[in-house]
Amino acid sequence: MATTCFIRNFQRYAELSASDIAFLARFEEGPHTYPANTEVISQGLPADHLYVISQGWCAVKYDQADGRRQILDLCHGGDIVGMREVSFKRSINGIQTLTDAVLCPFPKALLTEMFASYPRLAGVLFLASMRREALLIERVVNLGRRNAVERLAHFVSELKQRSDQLADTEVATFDVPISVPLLADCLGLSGMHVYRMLNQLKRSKLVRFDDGLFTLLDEIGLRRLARFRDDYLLLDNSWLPA
Amino acid sequence: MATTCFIRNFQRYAELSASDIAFLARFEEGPHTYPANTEVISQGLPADHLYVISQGWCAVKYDQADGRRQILDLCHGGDIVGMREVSFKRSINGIQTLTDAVLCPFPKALLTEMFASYPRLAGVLFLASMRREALLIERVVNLGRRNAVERLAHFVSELKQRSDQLADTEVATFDVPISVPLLADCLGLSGMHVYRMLNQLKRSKLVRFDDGLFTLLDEIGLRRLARFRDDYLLLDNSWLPA
DNA sequence: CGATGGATTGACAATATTCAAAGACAGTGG
DNA sequence: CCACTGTCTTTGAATATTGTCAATCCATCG
Repeated sequence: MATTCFIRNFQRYAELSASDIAFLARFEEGPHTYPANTEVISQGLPADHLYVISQGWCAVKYDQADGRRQILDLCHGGDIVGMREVSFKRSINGIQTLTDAVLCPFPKALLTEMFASYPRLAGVLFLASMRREALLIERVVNLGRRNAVERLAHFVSELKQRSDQLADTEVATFDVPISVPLLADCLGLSGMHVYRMLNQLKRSKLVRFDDGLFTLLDEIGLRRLARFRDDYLLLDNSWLPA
Repeated sequence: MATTCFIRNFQRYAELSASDIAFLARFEEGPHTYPANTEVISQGLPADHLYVISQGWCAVKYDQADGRRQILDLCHGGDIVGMREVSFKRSINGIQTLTDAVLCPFPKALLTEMFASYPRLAGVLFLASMRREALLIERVVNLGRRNAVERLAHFVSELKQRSDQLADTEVATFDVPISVPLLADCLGLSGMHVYRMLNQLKRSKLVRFDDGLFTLLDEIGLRRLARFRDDYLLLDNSWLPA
């Protein structure tokens, strides 16, 4: 049995027993390929499956009736998407692929089994959702209490951090399959204004963004501008059951 | 053993067995009184206790180094606070009382026991955290994609909904122990602008706010302005273990 | 009793959005 | 293969929204 990036993702939270890992493997049976820009879960409709992302990127989004939209999260290899959605009778947000992607659907019943028989895994799932909450909080602060440049700088810093984590190395350049209008929907800004802010960051020699590729010119400066802290995500797993 | 509002809160998510309920009672041993405006958990410091709120109100907040601040949540009787905080080595946000309050501290170890021996309760805790996430998402959309009046109208609608839920009745008037500057920190706006918006809502005969008391003049109109939906919080508990 | 912090309002300044216009580019259907 | 369509990119100018500053009043708290 190969160690997938999904399993490695879980292992980042805590050490797992062989039987825990064997159970996790059941989440990735039945991979399925989706083309880019496919809606996987539709806002407002019931969702009865969750998905492990094996390859590719997805966006979690919230659409308002008047067309305004907010991107809530970008997800990629190893992430579970749909956790929030299946907890409600109707999905409170939609999910779509950003690139061609391989997703592994699995039923809610696996969660039942996990809570009943794998308490340590259930705890890890809980920790993971606390982490997700922490990122959402960062998003709330970003939108509520930072201006446009700071927001953009902070968002790019977050993306950089995730890219490092995924690659296990530090590279000054990284891809995110996103367009400027989409970036604007992440940041709660208009597309036009994001162009201006990108320009400003380029002129101040902090970051460049060209067609899905970010190039960091001055990471320290960027983080200072964004007031970015990377120390805050140290999870405490000491309380997990054995 | 009296049924506290904390236990009733849990029972809203799913039917519980007698032994589940007996276990929950252990969370409320050791009540402790705090005066208004006491910091219960400090941002950046380790927190090793969680708290059940027995009486009073608390605010969950995020302070930036430059003094800007964002209120993330308002909590009251029956809520657990500190769940996110104890999951990290250092608290990612602070918690303070807004009124005189009675809180019951309990150690993380109770969570360990819950996950190990009360899988159904663990599942309910998980559902509760999904609900909290859903509210955070609403907050993100509010900040990212709604203008000042809409934000305020939406926030007031949320508060009204919670007040109804707590009181189990519908009243056009309800208290929230909050000042305008604090309201501003909830909404990501300046205090001055909140005054303007409150005035606007009063002139359009939708809501009034005087010294901690909201009076709804036209709830339908307010919700329409806010694009408020109350149908989205129907949790699905069918997957919980027995 | 003075000091502090909230409430309130207006004028002015900064910030972000909308509108407009034009080129590039990818996908579609003929 | 090509014209057509829509979306993305880019920029400037006009407009709207929101924040800052300043001043006054008021209540509360030592």
